[in-house]
Amino acid sequence: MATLNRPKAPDRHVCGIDTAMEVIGGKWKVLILWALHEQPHRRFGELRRLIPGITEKVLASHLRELEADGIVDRVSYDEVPPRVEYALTKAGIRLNEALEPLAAWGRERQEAS
Amino acid sequence: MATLNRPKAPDRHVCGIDTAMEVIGGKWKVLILWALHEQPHRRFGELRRLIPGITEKVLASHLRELEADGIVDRVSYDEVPPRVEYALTKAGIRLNEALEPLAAWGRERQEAS
DNA sequence: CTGTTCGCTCACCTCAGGGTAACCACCCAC
DNA sequence: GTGGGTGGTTACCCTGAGGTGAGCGAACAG
Repeated sequence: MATLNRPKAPDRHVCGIDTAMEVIGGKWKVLILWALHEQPHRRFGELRRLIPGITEKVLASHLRELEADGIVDRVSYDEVPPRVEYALTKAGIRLNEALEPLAAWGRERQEAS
Repeated sequence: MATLNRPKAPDRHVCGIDTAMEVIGGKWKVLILWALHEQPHRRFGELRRLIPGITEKVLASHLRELEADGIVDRVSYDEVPPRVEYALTKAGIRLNEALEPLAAWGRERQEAS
C-alpha cells in the first residue's frame, strides 16, 4: 500500500490515529476484524466466503500481518485435511471496540446519503 | 491508493467502517483532521508546516477530497496575496470524535511497545 | 482414476496513489 | 530587479499493494 506507511519506521506517529491506521490500513483488514467480531473462531475458508472478492493470497497475507501485530491468534490443528482457526486477541477485541464509534459514523453517513 | 476503494461504487459497504475508511483512507488525511481538530481554522501554508513531509500537491488534493466528502469547509477570501481557510464541518467534527477511541487505542499501543 | 476439500505458496503483472519539480499570477520589501 | 510569500496547477515518474492463476500434498468420495 502506497497509502499507509508500512515501513514501521520509528518516526512519525504524530497522533495515536496513524499508529492505528498502520494496523488497519489494508484493503480488507477491517472486514476481517468485523467477521471475527461477529463470531470469534473462524476458519480460513469461512473468512474467504464471508468476504466476497478477497483472494486467498491477500487474505493469507493480511491474516499474517494481523497476527504479527498481535491482533489475531492463529491456531493450526495438525489434521488432514488441514484445519486452521483464527480468533481475535485481547488487543484485537479492544481494537474492534475502538472502531465501533467509527462504524456508527459510517452507518449514519450511509443512511444520510 | 490501491489500498482503499476510491471508486465510490454503490456496492459493498458491508459494515459502516469501510464507509469511514473511504473517507479517511489517504496517507495524510487523519493528520489533516488532527491538525484541524486542534485548531479549527487553518490556512493552507499552516497545514503544510504542521504536517512535515506532505507535498503541496498532495495536501491540495486531499483537501479537495475532504471537501467533496463534506468533511472540511473551504473559505477563500478574495484578497491579495490570496488567503484560504479550511475548517471542519459538523460531519468532520463528529468524524473526529468517532476517531478519538481509535486514537486512544493507538496511544496505548505506542506506550506498550 | 478422477475430482474435491483444505490452507496455503509462488511467480508474474497492473495500476493508481503518491512523490518530484517546474511554473503560474499577484504583491511587497529590499 | 530580485527575492520571498500567497495558494495553488500541470506534467511526468515510480513504487508497492493488491489481483491473477497455477500448483501442492495428503485423504476421502464416487
